Amino acid sequence: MARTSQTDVAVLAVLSVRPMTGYAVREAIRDQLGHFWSESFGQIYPTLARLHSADFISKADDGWALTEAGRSRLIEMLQTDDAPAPPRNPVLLRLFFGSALGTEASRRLIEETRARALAQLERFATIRAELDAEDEYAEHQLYWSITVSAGEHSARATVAWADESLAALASVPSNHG
Amino acid sequence: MARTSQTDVAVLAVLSVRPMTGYAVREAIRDQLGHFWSESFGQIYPTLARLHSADFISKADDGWALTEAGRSRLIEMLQTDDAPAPPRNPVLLRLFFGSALGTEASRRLIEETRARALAQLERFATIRAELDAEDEYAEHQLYWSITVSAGEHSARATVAWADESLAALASVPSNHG
DNA sequence: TCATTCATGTAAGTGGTTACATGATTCA
DNA sequence: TGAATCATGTAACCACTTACATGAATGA
Repeated sequence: MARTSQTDVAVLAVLSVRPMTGYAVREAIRDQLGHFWSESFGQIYPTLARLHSADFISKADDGWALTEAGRSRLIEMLQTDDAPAPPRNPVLLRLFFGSALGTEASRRLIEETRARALAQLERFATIRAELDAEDEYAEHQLYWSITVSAGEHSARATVAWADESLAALASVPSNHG
Repeated sequence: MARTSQTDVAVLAVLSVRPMTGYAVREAIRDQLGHFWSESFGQIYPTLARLHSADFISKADDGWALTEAGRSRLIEMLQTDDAPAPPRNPVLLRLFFGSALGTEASRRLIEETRARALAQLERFATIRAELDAEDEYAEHQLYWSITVSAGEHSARATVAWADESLAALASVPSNHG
């Protein structure tokens, strides 16, 4: 019931794969969850301390390990889908006011967005290659692949949108340019 | 240079279309920018007060109006694209740990996401219809259409991803179900 | 006259970021 | 021996949300 911090979910979840230090938790979040999640540095240690005092994790030789209570708690939190975050897309905010921003700047903004999406697609290709080579975490592979696929679909949609929008913008006279 | 609050951008931007009260600013953000932006209620009035004391807006008969300084400030802020927000997608966070969450719950999560995307597509169809009927804000129409298009591409990508992922999930045995 | 909408605000709290600070270990 | 990486933490701050509070105007 209680609105739980998403940080708790992320930290418990990475510890559910294997025990590790706070430093390694940070790296796992950045390297494995990086394309759909982030935690700021200064948040991980306080969270670990809190989870420890609540007996959801305990100290082991190789860092922090989930306790039984921690595993139950994690599953409970995974099943609780909190309300979707209110949208905040600064690129669209700017484009909505494109007539104030100017044609040229708008066009540039779309092209930057397109370039970012293409860069993401390259990253996803790398991740996919690593994923296919992996076999230590077989039970996870399908789900990991599903999250990568979400990123790919999203990035491809962004590229298609950008191309369409640039074509539409090309047909109007430039201002503020 | 100074990292400017995105709330300032949003508020100044809606006031750039026409002067209005704080209450109307709130409604404009909810109704016109709602599919890519949100501001919480308790933030609009303090922001207006601050913008006023900085002489970016002034009181007019019909509410708050941009000053000349305010219009310059807006354009300056529109041109400053701040770093993209770190991603935080709670659905993907949960799916990444799908083997802990369970097959059935994962499937449900994807179906809910798919349903939300379909609902969004319907909303976009309505918005498009209104947009085509509109002719008071001709200069804005192209840009408004571009933001709706972004939403449409994104929602369609979500549906396609969901269908693919549900098909992939259908072929694995159920657990925790 | 009573409910609803319009309108403006405040206070407390949360979640999160950034910057700072410290020290051990590894390895070139 | 000196740089980079591993490792753990704190303090100050910021943006934003939620809940609360008030009152005027509108319209059934």
